[in-house]
Amino acid sequence: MNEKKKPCSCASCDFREVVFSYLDELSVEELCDHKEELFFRKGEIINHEGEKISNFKYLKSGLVKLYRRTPNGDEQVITITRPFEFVSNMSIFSEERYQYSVSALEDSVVCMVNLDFIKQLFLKNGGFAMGLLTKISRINDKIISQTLDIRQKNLIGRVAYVLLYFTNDIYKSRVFDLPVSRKEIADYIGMSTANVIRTMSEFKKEGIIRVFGKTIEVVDMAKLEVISKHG
Amino acid sequence: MNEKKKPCSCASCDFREVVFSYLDELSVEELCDHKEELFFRKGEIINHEGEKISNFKYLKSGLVKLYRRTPNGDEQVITITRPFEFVSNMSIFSEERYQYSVSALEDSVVCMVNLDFIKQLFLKNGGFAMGLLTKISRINDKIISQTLDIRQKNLIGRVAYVLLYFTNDIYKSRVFDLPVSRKEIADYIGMSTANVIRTMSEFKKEGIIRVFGKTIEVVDMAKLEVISKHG
DNA sequence: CGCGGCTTTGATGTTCATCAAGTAAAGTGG
DNA sequence: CCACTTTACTTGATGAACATCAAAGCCGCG
Repeated sequence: MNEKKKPCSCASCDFREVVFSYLDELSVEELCDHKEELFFRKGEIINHEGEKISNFKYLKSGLVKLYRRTPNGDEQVITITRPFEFVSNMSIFSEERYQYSVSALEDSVVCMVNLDFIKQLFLKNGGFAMGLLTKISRINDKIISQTLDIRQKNLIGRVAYVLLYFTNDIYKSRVFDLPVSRKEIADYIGMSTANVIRTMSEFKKEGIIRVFGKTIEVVDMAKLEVISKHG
Repeated sequence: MNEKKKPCSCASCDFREVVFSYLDELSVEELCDHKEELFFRKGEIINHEGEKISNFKYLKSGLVKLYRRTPNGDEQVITITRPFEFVSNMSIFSEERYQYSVSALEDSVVCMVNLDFIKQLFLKNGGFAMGLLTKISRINDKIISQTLDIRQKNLIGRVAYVLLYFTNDIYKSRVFDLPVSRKEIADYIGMSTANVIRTMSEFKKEGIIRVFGKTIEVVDMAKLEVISKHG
């Protein structure tokens, strides 16, 4: 399962820049005592819908998906995201329990800080509070606008959008290993698995992408962008 | 256009309970000096996509819709909401400009407080900051989960959902005047106008609702709930 | 009282989901 | 390490759900 790591070096953590920049050395020391770093293997669940929220969690390395399950049992993928976007972002301040599940799409390291401690900090340190609010707002904005973007597209536009998302935002490379199954893409863009596969096959036939197992190469970026925009 | 009101009685404003409960009398006095109360007639735009954000706005009375325009020019309605949910909520802390437009669906009163003043308060007063963050998180959560709920339904399920939303959340009454056009409902649930109308006609024929012009009466609540859940 | 926008309904066509059947790939246990 | 099982992927055929188009009625407003 999950292994606990020992050394405590929050002072030099990359994440400090992101939301903890307002903390002085003392607070950072304290932070160290309240944090725990966990490793999650690809596929493992980081937190589960309905579970009680007791930690402020953020992704240090890896890749995760945020999702929920509908009453009928199928999955809705809300977003797929890289480090320094929070993991337990959505509801930590507004809800007692997680509204959504988070699982690791790649091996991931998650840092967890006791939520009460974060709340204390928040109350004491206005700069920290402002930084955190800004970050949370930005993440929420991104999720909402992404959802709206997807909604306005048709099948092939959505598939193109996802491929571009991986290329530009997640991997910053035209060649990458797909971290998700075709079904997960389908659950992300709200289309059927069969049609996602069909569309990708089309793209392959037309020479827009190349596929070697899990590895994808985007050949014709421009065309993919046109399809994403205009279907 | 908009008329400015004079008296300054933030101390007794309903909204004080919602996010300003942590403020002492002095801060509330100060708040008064930085606020402005504006009246918007049904149909008027409260803020526009792309406009610079300089105020923290919240709805005191009325009803508004949050929406954006796609590159092709059609509208996407993000949510329809009642007082005490912020108006300019989404991006005030994360963006310089509005990502979305807000317009009045009914005559509305909006209170506007200089954003810099709010930010000062936020930095100084931890309790206020926490309250605000909690509120913003909750609003964002609601938008996201609402969007996911809608996405998993089919045409008739979505229409049923909207009718129930007006009945239970907006008007708390089985009889109400529809504040939106059929087209706006369509833009809200992501279906075509013609099919929204067709579906409502079906509901009428089946005796689930009654329609007198803009006035809607939900007759068979139970059936509407079943349709909303199972299509 | 006539014009333009919203609504309504039917007819038609497109898009997409579903079903089915087969293949490849990836675990799993002996 | 191989046989076995399961899960993911693939493709075609079919039908359902939904968009679009068009024509007509209604309503509010100048």
